[in-house]
Amino acid sequence: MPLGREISIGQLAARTGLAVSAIRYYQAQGLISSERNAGGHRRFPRSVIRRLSFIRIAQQFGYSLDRIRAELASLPENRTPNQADWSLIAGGLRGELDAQIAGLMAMRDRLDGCIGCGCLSLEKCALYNPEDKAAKRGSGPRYLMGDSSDEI
Amino acid sequence: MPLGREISIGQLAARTGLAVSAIRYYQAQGLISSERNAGGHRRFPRSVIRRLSFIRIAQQFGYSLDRIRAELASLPENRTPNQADWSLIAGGLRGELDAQIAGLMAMRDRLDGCIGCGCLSLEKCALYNPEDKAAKRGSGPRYLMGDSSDEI
DNA sequence: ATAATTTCTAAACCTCACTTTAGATCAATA
DNA sequence: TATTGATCTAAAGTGAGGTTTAGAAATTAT
Repeated sequence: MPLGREISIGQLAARTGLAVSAIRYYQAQGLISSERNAGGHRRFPRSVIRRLSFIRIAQQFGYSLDRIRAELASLPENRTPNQADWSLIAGGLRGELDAQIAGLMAMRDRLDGCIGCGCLSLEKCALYNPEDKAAKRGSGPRYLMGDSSDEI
Repeated sequence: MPLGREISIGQLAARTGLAVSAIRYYQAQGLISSERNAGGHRRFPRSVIRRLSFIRIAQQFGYSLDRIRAELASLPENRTPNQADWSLIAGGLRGELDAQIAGLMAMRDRLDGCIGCGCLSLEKCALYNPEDKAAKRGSGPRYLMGDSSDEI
């Protein structure tokens, strides 16, 4: 009985909706692995479909590939996440999602407080100093200095 | 009475907490403008402080610079946003913030529904087909194909 | 057997929002 | 005046998450 139910990268792409280049990229990043056939072409076990599915879902929750790799690495090597694994990981997702929602709602409260104000003052406006960085993206420091001597 | 209350880029940086390089970048992107003195150095009117403040707040709400430029362009040329402007724009922000929150809450509902399931099936899992793309970032197509003939 | 398709690698390119670098010029201070 | 400090420009670099390109080799279809 041949174990040869492995699939090519093109088939994997068709099954997951990912681009072939993305799958190669994930492998280069260590998120998935594969065997090679005699000609050097990748042969993926079917379990990789589920791993890729997990990657896509985690990305929808805003996880970086680094973070996803870490989550996957917490599973026994080369195993696809089963239901127990998933429940555990999803519990963590759920907590972070709650935090994200809470952050956005706090931002909304601040915005409501400022909507009739319009001061946009560096010193007084509550919008400048949110503890939670809800929309943080991109690189580079975004610090805030408290230094000014006359009004705008 | 000299109009010479204009400030240098370094002073502007100190007043807003932005890096000098960021301010130059914003100008290159057409978000702000300036005069030049005899030696070719930038001289900013004070109103630019408020424009930059607006930029920082809008960024916290996840707006791209393109989008922010468009909002600022909707104001009379070279005018700094006043309170009426701000209320109008902030109303729009508020709507989008509501939508973001609603999206994340829907995601949480789906996650709750799936937390004990763990199927991660491309065909059946509700997590795969959210109408709202809450955590959409990065480039490239992420489409989903409905094509599979045997189970994972 | 031949043609068409897929896959391979490595490296370059892409967007976004900047920062860093290099070398030159301008302005403020001792 | 001499020197330090701020500013100038253009171009290249950063990081995330990939895509595109180019040329070669393998596989599949006719």
